[in-house]
Amino acid sequence: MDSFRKYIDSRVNITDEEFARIVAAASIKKLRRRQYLLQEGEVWRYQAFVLSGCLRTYSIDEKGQEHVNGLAIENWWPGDCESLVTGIPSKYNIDAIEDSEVLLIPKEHFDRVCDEIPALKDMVNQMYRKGYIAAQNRINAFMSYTAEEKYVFFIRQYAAFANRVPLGMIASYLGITRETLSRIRKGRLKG
Amino acid sequence: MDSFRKYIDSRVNITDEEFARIVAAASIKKLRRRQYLLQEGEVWRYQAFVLSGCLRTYSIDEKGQEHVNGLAIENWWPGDCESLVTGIPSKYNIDAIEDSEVLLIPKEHFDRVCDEIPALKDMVNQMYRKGYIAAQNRINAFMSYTAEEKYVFFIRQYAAFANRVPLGMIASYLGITRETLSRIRKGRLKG
DNA sequence: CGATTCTTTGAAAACAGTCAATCTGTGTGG
DNA sequence: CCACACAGATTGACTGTTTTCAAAGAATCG
Repeated sequence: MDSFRKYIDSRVNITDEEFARIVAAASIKKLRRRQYLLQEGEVWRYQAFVLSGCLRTYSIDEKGQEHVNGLAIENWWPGDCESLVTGIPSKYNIDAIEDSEVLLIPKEHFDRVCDEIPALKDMVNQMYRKGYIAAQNRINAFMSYTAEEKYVFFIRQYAAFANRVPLGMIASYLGITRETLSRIRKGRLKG
Repeated sequence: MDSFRKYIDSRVNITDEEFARIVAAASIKKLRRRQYLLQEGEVWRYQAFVLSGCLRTYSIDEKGQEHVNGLAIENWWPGDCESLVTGIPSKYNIDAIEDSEVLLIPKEHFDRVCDEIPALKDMVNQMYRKGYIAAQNRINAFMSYTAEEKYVFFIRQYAAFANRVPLGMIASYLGITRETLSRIRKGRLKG
């Protein structure tokens, strides 16, 4: 919970009273490794904040293949924005890569306090804007980079993930196979 | 200008007075085909709305290759969110595919009226959220789909662009070469 | 028209994927 | 404490989709 307060304080100014109101309806969910936070077909109804641990968001395509859409460690907000906003069932799964603790704030409550605390709303909107920009940059990577360049780019940007997330999941996140990433790491891709 | 009013009205309720305030500092920029709205290295300082025409956002990578990052027709908001928010020089170029008319509202003015008119702010934030979701879906397409599937997906979602945007630019938007897209259209990719 | 822009076609090459087998490390239960 | 099971990583050989290169063919604009 402390880390959540710190996270907010580093972005906007709120009072103790306001913080109490924000987390009034929150719960802390402890997840074992491999345990689901969200499964495909469910509607996602929370604002979620990672207190500790590491999670992954993935989807399964028509060919049965898994694709890692996102990764989240401490101070990240996992979830399915599309399902949250529109109320449609999620096409994603979220599960824990490590034992994790996630703060869950129900959507209705969160929306209410956002209306009451403008600073919080601003923070959230800033968050989405950043997410949008990050997504654009990821699209750029898909368009411009070779497998190796994508990996280098990833390591530079998300060094914190490199040692916590299995190679296969990083590969999937980058849109390449684990074999290819393994070869990249060993420098045996060309020649 | 009418289409801008209609666009807003279809999303939120504002008064005539408020609308007047929103567009008080706005200007209409007419662009000839191939003319730039933004060039790499410039800082993007507007909220822009397409009144008529068709624009494309593209970037040039280290290898000198062009990549179409976005397309915009009537009722779309072209621009570089990252440059707008952070103030860093843009890595994108935006130019007109057809003669176009774009409504330009300077950032400072727009931010001010957003603070004055909560409904407008909500609309903008909703916009970014949708952009974020769309970006995620585009990433999914890059991860899961073959060249042909990406094209089918594009046509289904953005039929309005298909006849206005040259094949080469659609191909680039999809992350494939124009030759490949040409072959897909002719059904000569496999066999 | 003539020129530029855009699209199509063919052949060869390459990057990355697939398949299949092996290897490594770690945690669990007997 | 060992052995087995399981998740994850590596390796090699082969395949295939897509790219690249090069050239020619439509189409559009002034």
